[in-house]
Amino acid sequence: MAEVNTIPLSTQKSELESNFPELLVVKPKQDRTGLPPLEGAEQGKVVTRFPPEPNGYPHIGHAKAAIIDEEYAKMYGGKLIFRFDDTNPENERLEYYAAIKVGLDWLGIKYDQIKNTSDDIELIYKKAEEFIQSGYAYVCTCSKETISKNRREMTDCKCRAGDLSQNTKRWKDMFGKYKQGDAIVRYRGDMHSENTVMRDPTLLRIIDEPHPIHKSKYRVWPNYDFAVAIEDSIDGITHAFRTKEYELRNDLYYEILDKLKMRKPKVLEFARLEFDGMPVSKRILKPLVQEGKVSGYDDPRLPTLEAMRRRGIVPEAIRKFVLSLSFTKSDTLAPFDTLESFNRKIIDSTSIRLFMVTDPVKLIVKNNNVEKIEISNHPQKDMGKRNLQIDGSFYVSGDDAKSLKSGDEIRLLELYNARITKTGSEIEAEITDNKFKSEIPKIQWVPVRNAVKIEVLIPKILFVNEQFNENSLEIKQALVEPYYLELNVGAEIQFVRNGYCRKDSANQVIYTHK
RNA sequence: GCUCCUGUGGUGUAGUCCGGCUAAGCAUACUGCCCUCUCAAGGCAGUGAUCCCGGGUUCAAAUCCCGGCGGGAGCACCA
Repeated sequence: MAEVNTIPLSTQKSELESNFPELLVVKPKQDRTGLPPLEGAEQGKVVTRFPPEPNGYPHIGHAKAAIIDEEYAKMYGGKLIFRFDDTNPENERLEYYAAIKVGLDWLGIKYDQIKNTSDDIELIYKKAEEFIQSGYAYVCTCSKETISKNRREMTDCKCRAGDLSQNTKRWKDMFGKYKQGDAIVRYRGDMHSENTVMRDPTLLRIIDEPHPIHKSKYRVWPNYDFAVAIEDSIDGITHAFRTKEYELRNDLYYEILDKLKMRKPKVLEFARLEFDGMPVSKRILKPLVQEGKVSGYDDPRLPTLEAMRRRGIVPEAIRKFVLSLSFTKSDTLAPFDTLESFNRKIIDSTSIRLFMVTDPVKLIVKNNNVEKIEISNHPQKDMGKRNLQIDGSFYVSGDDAKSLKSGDEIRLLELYNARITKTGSEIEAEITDNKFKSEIPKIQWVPVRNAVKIEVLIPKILFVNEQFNENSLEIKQALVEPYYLELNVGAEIQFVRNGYCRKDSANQVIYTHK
């Protein structure tokens, strides 16, 4: 070997080429774009699913899941099933079904089928009966506390030893005699398993709360593990993606399907997506909404889809962003920066340019000789022009005003150059010429006569070190050109030298990003 | 505590399964220049990683093995 290494590389190569050409074939290791290939995926046969519980408003986490589900289906020419996992009436509401669907449509996710797990309850009952009949499950009437204690201590309870007739009778009683909390169906797993999930987990339980769709038709409801496994299998799912915290439940998932002799999808996990200082959990968000610390679930500081839409984040940016995070299990606290960057590149070409002034200071041009000016709405794209009436009185931003000294020459953007003759609370200036000079400061302005007053909502980070940031929403007063009034709500605007904003209402914009 | 997962520049990732083609690619952030009647977008260049640490295997390790350490998750009649 050492001897081989003394031979020049080129010689080694030619030796190999003549003797063992197959060794030189380079393995396919080229850079990929998008998601990594799926194990065991066949072109045209992949079926994925997006299974949210309708228990809240959709957020960036839903977006990640849905986009991954859709992208993989697309990548393999397969299908995407949009399924509401609505098996806990206590948490679910009709408005959430709608909100999630609206969010998904906004994201541009195309699914081939939409369904509710709750529509398959009868079928799930059949599977449960099959389980009970074959002894893979039993009905347990122990208290919550006892069950929890037994699971921790790995000890069986007396219900576990119950025979078929007892279980059959108890199963019947779950639909009538028993009260909520009295009895549950448990999987006969392994009370000594190292995986706590396998220590006889719950499969079905009684919930009397009426279901948003089925009202009081059912009161025995499958829990997540049982419902998902069965649904995925019968829906023909080939690849089921879920977030990492479900990983321990894989054993259960596969075992349920194994015992039921049902087809097994491949389950894969990905990291949860959350932004730093922008929690998605209902536990944290709900009190904020209730206490009025945020204006609602569409408050622009929130990572909900509705909030991001209002703020001016576009779906394409979210998709690019999610894809840039790839499919990994490593914990990510995502960089909002990157999302903003993707967004900026997309909306730049569709954002109308307007002038906005904050902390206004008057600037009077003594020898104004312009009455009207026409300005392009976009530097490159043809987005029309707007007219501005000029009378020599302008507002400029306080920041700009502060830096001006007598004798300075400035350019009022798109208008003319002027020399400052007086500073202070009201600035005075005189026109010098109208040649474009790259070296003088260029500042934006608004005519005093018909300036429009608006509010700019500037969302900041919601939580700093787990603490609610009381200054997370800055509201700035600003003056803009009258043309603003002609724009539709929802319009993306780039206020020159200020940043991108989305028109939220007649007199309010939300600051999207720089 | 137990079990599982995870660890590549400031940040997010590619490469890790099948060790050499790249002493690490891309994006973002930052800096500078060009372009531009914007501090945007676009173009170019640059800063920045001994691939968590320590051993081992090998001619060769981010990639394989062993041992540490850090981070996260689960341990519900929620999903």
